[in-house]
Amino acid sequence: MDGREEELKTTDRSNSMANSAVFSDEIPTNFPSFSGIFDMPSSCEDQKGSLGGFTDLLGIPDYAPSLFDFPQTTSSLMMIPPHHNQQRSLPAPASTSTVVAMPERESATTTNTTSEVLNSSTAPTTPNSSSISSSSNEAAANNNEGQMTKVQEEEADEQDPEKTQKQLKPKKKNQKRQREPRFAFMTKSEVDNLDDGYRWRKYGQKAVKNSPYPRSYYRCTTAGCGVKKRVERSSDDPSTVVTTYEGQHTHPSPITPRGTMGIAPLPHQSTGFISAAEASSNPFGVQQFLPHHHHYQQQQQQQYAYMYQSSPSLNISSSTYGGGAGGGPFNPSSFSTSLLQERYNFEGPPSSSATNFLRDHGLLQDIVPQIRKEPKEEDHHHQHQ
DNA sequence: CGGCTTTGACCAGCGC
DNA sequence: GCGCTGGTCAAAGCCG
Repeated sequence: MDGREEELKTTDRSNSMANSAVFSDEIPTNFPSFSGIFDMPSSCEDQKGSLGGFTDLLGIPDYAPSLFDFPQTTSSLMMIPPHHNQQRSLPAPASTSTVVAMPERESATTTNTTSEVLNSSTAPTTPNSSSISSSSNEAAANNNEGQMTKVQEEEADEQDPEKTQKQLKPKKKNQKRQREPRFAFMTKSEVDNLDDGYRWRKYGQKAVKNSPYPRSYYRCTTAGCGVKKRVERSSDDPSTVVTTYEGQHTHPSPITPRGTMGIAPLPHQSTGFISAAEASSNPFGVQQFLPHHHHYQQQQQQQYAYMYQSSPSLNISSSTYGGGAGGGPFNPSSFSTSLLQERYNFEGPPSSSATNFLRDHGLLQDIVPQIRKEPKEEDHHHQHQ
């Protein structure tokens, strides 16, 4: 799929702000910028790649990795519409960070996973929630119960011993391989493999078409946990690393100390909308990220784009960063979470904020009509500047 | 020695 | 049907 890369670019460009803006210059170097891309479950089947393949992301695991503790970070989360629409991408206000979620269709190999996710109200959700981002996750889980579908693990299953070759594995042939929900986001970082609190084993690396940077494939080393993640550097913006998680962790983060979450459950969880922080901390909670699921479901075809403007004043304490995963006072998980939380200032109903924001910037309207509709509160208070 | 990375090969899905 | 590409496997090598 060639298109992917292109789309990605397109997207970014569409708005002058897009990529670059989002991540860049405006943000202090030390401040890593972070953006997320969510694959919306769903019906994006038609759509094909968007972000270089990342767009397939979506997913919501129970134990979300606590996102990266980047040495620098900032972030923005935005949900972006898949495919073409991306062109209209959201304007990123200059100093804003954005998180983008895009529903995307699964990659070639995949098949309908996405749709399942979407539709499914049946989805089994997460088995448990735990420590790490517990609060968020749980909440998320609750919200979604029913919505998220846990895609079964593709692997497992029978193998064909027959394959002559050594390797061929059992990827099931008949049924298209189903993928777990994926969740991806971009991080401005010099480090490709960000520490998210989990242990990963690299099992492959492939050259990315139209990009000088390779894509690395990692799998969670915890026994029984089939979570995978792909990491690649954006060709457009080499300083940006795109990380895609697939699947749900069935265990808490090994390096995350007890409830790392310094943050309390977000209020809006009940709304079904998750904050950027949540999203980030719980990538697999993507669904929750969607505003009003019902809307989402109804308009699967629609694209969503949400942008949050971070408060200017926010500074992620770089100090926080210093630490490193594991040990010190600094807990990556909490860090990232809190960071995001702050950054986005999700105080009010996020959904509304997002909406407003969008409105103000007028982009999403086309893209996400439903969002605009929200009659709800006008929390304009959310920061636009 | 165990765990992880590297790397070439192979499979599956998709577009032409 | 062919070629391309993404994704995965697993042997070999590296490292602590």
